[in-house]
Amino acid sequence: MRPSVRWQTDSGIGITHTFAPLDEAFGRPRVGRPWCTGACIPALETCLSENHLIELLPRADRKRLLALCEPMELVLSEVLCEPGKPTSHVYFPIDGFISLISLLPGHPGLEVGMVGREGMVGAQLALGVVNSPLRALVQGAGAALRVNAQAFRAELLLSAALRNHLDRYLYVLMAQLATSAACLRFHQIGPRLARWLLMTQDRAHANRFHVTQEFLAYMLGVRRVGITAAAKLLQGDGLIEYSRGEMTVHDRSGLEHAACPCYEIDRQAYAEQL
Amino acid sequence: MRPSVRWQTDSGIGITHTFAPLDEAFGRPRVGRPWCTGACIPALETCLSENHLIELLPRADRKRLLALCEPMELVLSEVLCEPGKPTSHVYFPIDGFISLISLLPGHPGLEVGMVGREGMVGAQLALGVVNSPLRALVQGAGAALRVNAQAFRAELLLSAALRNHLDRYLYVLMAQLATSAACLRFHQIGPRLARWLLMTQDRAHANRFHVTQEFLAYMLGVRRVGITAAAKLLQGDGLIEYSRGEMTVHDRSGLEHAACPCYEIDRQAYAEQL
DNA sequence: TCGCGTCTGTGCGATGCCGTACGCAGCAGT
DNA sequence: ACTGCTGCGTACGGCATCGCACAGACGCGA
Repeated sequence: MRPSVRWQTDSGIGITHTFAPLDEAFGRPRVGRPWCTGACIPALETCLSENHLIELLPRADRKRLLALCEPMELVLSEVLCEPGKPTSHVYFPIDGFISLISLLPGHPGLEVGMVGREGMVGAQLALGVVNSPLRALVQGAGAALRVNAQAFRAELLLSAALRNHLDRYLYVLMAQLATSAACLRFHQIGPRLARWLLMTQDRAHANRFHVTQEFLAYMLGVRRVGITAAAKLLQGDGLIEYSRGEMTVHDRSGLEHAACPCYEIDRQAYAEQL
Repeated sequence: MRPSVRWQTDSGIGITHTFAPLDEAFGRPRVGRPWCTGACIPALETCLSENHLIELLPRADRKRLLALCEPMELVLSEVLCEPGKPTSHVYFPIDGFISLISLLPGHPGLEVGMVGREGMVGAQLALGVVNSPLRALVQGAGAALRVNAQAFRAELLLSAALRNHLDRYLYVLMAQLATSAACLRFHQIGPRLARWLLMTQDRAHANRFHVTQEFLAYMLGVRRVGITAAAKLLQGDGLIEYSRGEMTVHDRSGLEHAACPCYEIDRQAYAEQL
């Protein structure tokens, strides 16, 4: 039985300075954002593997798509696309990963989805829409493949398998968005933080990554001090350890108990479709 | 300049009995839900018109699709599909309209989207997915067309235009989900209520419809008393009037000022794509 | 006409989070 | 060593909402 972190109130705990500096032009963070560190050495092995969506393609289609692909490095905190603006490229992460952020005028951003090796950025091209619905922010540096949007659209016409998988992936994304909405409404900071850490660990392929409390607050749409309080509980239970932006996951299954069910819901939706 | 309803705190205002009766099996409401009333007499005229997605189709495709369509009445509070369960039919509302509800175990539902004459229920079939991601709950009784899911999939193969429009509609839905998530996080009850009323009025084609505070609370994921407080402010400013479930919108542009920007954002996303 | 169910309004204490302000510790550059 | 920046912890008052309990008002059927 897990120690079961209890997310009691933090009334009167109070915390430190505002996270206002984050939202220059509504919340593009300038400071510490997560990236894959030392423990990421499995990168050697993972670099050989590919993006899952690509791996699913039949040999011929895959070859054709790979021919269009341009290997690249996702740079930490790079913005791959902005809502409302046309996408010039689509991205298939391999090591890196990306946050999908919903923006409302007058508010900092809010993460509503995450894309790692299991998915891609720019899938809306399969719907015939060039504009991105969300901001895509690189959250974990690492390798990726990118394809020119035009070329990708052409390839979509050729490959039924590609269309098929992208469609299913889009469905998973939609489910993720719907879940996120309810999660935001009903779940508290602690479980949401645990969920976020799990999702990140999955996509970073490492149990150690770089992320500051400030950035976490931005992603979850809460104050930094809220993160401080929640993270301390997790650390107190030995589930994680962190210091100056270095986050280590010690007890994954413990985290899974502390996380809200949305983590499992997302995983299952993905497993069912892809 | 609008009177600009101010959404001040309701601390200490307090309100009535819990909305617990709602969530038998996680919140399927048993009581008063909106429906189109007297003022809905334009129904005569609107019944002749069709669902927008169907209207957009070229003549031949439209004819073929209409041949598959079965006219029906959406019955108030009927559940058209449940998350995770395969859809037997897709629905094109004409007069009626439908709420899309995200469900999490242990919580009442939460509305994340609305479907009226401008859209359809079951669009995920265009993604090759039979399971519904969300609960679809009839919120406004009225005419609709429905198509057997199998037949609809077959038709999808025949009609590129249908696929095209459905794809774009799916994109709009995704954008709506993303917006809803951030809206839930950042906006308060009052503006969200105003937004909801506008969205409902749009889809009911009447400025008078039936909706209880209890149901509103369920949709917005808040307490009934929160609705009471917010609605009183709107009524105090003469924007709406209500009594025992009869809601009348008096000042639409006033409501638009009181609503959060998400209403406009949704409209624009739709206008851009369809 | 009476009763009962539904819908709306009010009171009150609790709580989870917000906004702000401050202190301190590690680390880097000069 | 001094300075400055970043990351983290703490404190305090405020506020939007929660959960529960209760009361009045309307309407419908017996």
